[in-house]
Amino acid sequence: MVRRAPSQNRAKKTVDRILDAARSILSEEGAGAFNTNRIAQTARVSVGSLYEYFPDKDAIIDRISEDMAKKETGEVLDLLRKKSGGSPTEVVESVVGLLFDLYRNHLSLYRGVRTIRAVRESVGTRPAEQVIMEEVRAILAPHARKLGIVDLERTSFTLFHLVESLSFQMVEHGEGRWGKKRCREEVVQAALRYAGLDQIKS
Amino acid sequence: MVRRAPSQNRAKKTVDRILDAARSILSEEGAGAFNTNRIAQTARVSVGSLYEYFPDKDAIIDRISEDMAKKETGEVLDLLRKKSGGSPTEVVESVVGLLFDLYRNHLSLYRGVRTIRAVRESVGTRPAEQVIMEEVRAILAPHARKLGIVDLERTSFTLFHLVESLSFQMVEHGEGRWGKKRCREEVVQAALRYAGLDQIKS
DNA sequence: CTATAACCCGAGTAAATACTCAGGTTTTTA
DNA sequence: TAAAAACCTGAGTATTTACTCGGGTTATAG
Repeated sequence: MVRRAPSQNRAKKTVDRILDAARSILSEEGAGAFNTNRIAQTARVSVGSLYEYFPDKDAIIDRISEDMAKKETGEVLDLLRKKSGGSPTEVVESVVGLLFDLYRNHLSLYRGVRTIRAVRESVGTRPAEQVIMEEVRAILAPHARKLGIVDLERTSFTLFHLVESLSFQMVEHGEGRWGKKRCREEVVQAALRYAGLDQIKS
Repeated sequence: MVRRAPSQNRAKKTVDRILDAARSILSEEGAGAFNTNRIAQTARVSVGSLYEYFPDKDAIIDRISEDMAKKETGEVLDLLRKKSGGSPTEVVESVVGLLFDLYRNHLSLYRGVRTIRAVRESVGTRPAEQVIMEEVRAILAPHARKLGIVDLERTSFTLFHLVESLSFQMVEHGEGRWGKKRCREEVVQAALRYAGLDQIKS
């Protein structure tokens, strides 16, 4: 079977329709309903066309997942760099805010992608987190001594996962009970205190 | 179809063999290989027998998941109650140690169960965490004032998820790089500092 | 001892689903 | 404008898999 890369405009639209349909099914009907026939149907495209541009089902998920990672990484990095002059509180607050919005707006899509990748056990560290962790590390570096950090890499790792996991949990189960603001504050506090940043000016 | 509850000893052994096989497949071959024919084959039991005791595939996962939750909750609660006289550091250290061991010894089983439940989207708060959070709350209650805790429930929620998520992440991706001890310390520090327990004697 | 209940068997069925292929339509190229 | 390339179609195939059923074997009750 020959796979094509879309060259004409019409074909690009077809690919977009397929991706849109895939995302929509994943969010609205869950990982269990994510199958190629259903995707093609929703995209109002034949299965044949789908396989014209994607070698297999996995390629669709990989593409979606990659797009999401690129977006998340990009936004977080931009924010980290833009705010890097501000106080630790400001930095952490803005990143947490960004993650909350991202997770809230695409909660079921994140869940779906995670689930399907889990079934395929394509785990391993996502490239996204690697880059972010390095930026966190760079930000912490100048303050390492006064914060009593002995292993910068380990601290960045922990800080990153603390913020990410907790943000997700909060959006999933916390916001309904305590509201967005309170939940964000909680994550911010956890992060600042963990790193010892709560007792520091800049 | 009539479902039986095993009454004879022979039947109880059959049920055990089925559950063992299911756990083994889930850990060693992943959620993708978890199907009833394969389970029966591994358990050296016919599919018919499997369906004699479990109404459907989901019932098997539910049973396994329930058993795990019961074990985890039981052990954590026992520990919390036993150590509740000790210093905050001791309490947190022992709970984190317990979770690390549990996750490390059954890592792929936890992943598998989580994945299959995710495919079925049978999410919702697990009953296990509810009970633990209440115990955490009871422990924190007497110190709430001096710790500056305004909402006990919210703090317990955050503390619980911080410890659980971070422990899992550490076992999955941290221990290989920094060793068990260092990773445990990191989680303990995060927990103690978040709750303000690090500046308190008892 | 024998009837009944409990247990076990595994070929077979129906449904779901990833992916192909032969052939048609539209766009581009020369 | 005609050939070639790109695009699209959807019925059909092969495979996987949850679950059944008719009929056998072992244990227990009376």
